[in-house]
Amino acid sequence: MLLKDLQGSDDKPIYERIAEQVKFAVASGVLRPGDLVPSVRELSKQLVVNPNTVARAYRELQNESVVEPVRGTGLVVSENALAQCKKDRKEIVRKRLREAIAEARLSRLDAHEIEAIFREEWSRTNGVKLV
Amino acid sequence: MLLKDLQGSDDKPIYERIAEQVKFAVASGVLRPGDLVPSVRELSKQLVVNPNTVARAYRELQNESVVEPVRGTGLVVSENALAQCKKDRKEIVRKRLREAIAEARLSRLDAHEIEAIFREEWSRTNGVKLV
Amino acid sequence: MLLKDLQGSDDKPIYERIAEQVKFAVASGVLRPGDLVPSVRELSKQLVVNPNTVARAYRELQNESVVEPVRGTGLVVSENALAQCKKDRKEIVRKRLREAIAEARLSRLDAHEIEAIFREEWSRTNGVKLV
Amino acid sequence: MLLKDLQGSDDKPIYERIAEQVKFAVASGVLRPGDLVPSVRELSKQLVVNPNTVARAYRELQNESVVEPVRGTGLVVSENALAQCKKDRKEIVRKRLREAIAEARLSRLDAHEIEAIFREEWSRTNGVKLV
DNA sequence: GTGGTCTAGACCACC
DNA sequence: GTGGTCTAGACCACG
Repeated sequence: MLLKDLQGSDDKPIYERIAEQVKFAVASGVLRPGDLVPSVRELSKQLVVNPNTVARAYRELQNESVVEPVRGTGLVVSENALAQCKKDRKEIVRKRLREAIAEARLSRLDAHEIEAIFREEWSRTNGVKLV
Repeated sequence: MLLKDLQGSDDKPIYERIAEQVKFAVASGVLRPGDLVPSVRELSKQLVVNPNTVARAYRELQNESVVEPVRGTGLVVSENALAQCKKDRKEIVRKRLREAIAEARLSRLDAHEIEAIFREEWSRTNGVKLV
Repeated sequence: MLLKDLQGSDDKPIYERIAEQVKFAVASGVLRPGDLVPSVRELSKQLVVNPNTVARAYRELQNESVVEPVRGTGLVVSENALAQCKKDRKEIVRKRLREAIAEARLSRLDAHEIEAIFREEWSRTNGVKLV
Repeated sequence: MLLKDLQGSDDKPIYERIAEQVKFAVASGVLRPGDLVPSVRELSKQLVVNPNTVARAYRELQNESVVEPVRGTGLVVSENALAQCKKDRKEIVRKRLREAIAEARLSRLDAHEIEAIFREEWSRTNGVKLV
């Protein structure tokens, strides 16, 4: 089973979550360049969604050049997908941090306060302290 | 003019952005407990939006007890609104940081990497270095 | 009636032809930045296609930043769409010519021969001679 | 090895590209009337494609009377194939030019503009100037 | 078997 | 009213 179940934050559409999971699988090496991704029909059965929804996710991945079609065979992970997906993930982290910082600025929190919150949340998911 | 124009990230609905701006005005002291907020009609003219949209924003604010109706007068900022709005803003920062950290964990970024990104983004909006 | 009927070269999918027609309307000034494009439902009736098909065309146009959504109102032609659509059309001509030239090269046609064909075809659609 | 690898524009089906390559080989004299074309099995091995695909390409070639079956022998290039393939290639060039010109007309480009683009693209593939 | 396109009809949030 | 998402099921070309 390549991809996890589709749960969690329901604010994002299903097709986007599917696309993200595939990109995640690429970034983490589970799917490698040249690999065939599960067929639309197969994945739609696994995830219990309509094939069209999977197809739409795959279309997005094609637009982003993460996968490319091989006629009559299926979709394969493209060569540059690994580098791109890794970079994408780092960008997501950066974007989220930027949003957090923007909010902090607006709220007139100073460096100490936000740092304190950051440490709290960091250790909340990991016993280790941030030096 | 109490509230700024409605621009920026268009991903959030207008009524939410209006509600946020009101809460922000309370948090920052521009609106104080007991103050009358602008009428639906007036605000809808100022912001050039449909009155329904302002009405919905105010409905949300009532649900969160930020404002309360006073018969024959209008909506006034409630007593406990200041404390709550301040707390809310801090919570938003915390939430954003939590999301960023969750992403970082998934992406196998370690403390050093995420801290580096954090410092970068922090100083990007402010010459001051984070100790 | 903004857009023509959907006929002619049947090799391209309907949704692409719709998107192209909109881009053409922008390039030729029929639709101008800020204009509202026909609603999905309305256009689908005009063209006698399924609303989903129109929606897909519009989604493509959003990806290319030709139109952008205005919440609860519809899709409007974006500011930079005019310049971009014009440039696009010129690029299409260039691409077609490049293909023709590549074919000519492969077929060992020399400059004179291809120029002759070019003149023929040009005057076939316009009495005027190419100097 | 008679035919080149199957690469380049992936928008055309494989069987069509095979058929084109055969026709090109005929037009350029590599294959001459009376010559035996490679067997389906052999060619499918060479090109690493499904034998069905080669078979389909050959079927198309038979429909166009480029090759014809000889009992117990295989497919041979037919007598009139050379003339026809040469003519075909010229027609392709003409068709591409016609498309380019049609696009140019729609885009309101005048003779000078399209000629300029033509010259540009022509010299891009060959230092020689078009008189 | 594969993906791609299209239709039909439903439901949602937003304005 | 608007677009966006999703489901269901059909047909096609390709290999």
